[in-house]
Amino acid sequence: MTFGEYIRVIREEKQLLLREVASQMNIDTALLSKIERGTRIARKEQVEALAKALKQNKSEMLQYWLADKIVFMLKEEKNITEILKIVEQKINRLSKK
Amino acid sequence: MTFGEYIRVIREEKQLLLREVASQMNIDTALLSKIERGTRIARKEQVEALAKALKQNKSEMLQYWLADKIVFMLKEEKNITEILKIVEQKINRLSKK
DNA sequence: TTTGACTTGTCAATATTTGTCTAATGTAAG
DNA sequence: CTTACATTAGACAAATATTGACAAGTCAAA
Repeated sequence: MTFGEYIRVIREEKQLLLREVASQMNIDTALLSKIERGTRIARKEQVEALAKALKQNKSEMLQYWLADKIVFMLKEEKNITEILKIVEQKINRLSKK
Repeated sequence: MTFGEYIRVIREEKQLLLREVASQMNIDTALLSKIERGTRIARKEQVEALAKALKQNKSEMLQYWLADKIVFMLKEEKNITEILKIVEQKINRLSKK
């Protein structure tokens, strides 16, 4: 499930309209629509506003959002597993020091 | 070791000057200097040209470069491990389907 | 002090991202 | 069918970010 699908599910569960949520976020309805459909990437502040509007845990939502961006970066690559291993090694080294 | 440090080590092992490598890459020496020092991010084509100039395996070098970019995205975050787990789940789901 | 390697700061040109507007499409109710 | 409303698509200017180049700077060895 992509970030967009994820937030759409939540919005629909809460029976809120795009218009309502977008208004709370202070953005155009069309933009939120695009974010949900994955044709636009939300900015960090927008994710935060969205979490507030949907009464969700902000950092959890940010995690999904960031994970999505990383998946997007990797999508086209061949050796994704290898790349993620390198990332983990680097992260581990960062936290050790 | 960051991407910049990594390519600098290779360049120095081969006893090449910034000027020489940059020239082969068709970029300014100053720009290569910045890339090595991490104050500028190389573009994909530049990494490829660099691999050629240093006679390194292109896809391996691109892996280090991409990994570095991801680390950079994550550096400031709290729950990096959690985020990486989500990424892996998403990737696995992608490859299954 | 001169030379050569490298670094730094700045800047215009270029490219990308952003948000909004308008028009289109979809859909349920009357 | 018409109306009313929700959502989506496309196009655009404005805002931001990235890029490469240049000039001036530091530094170390000769």
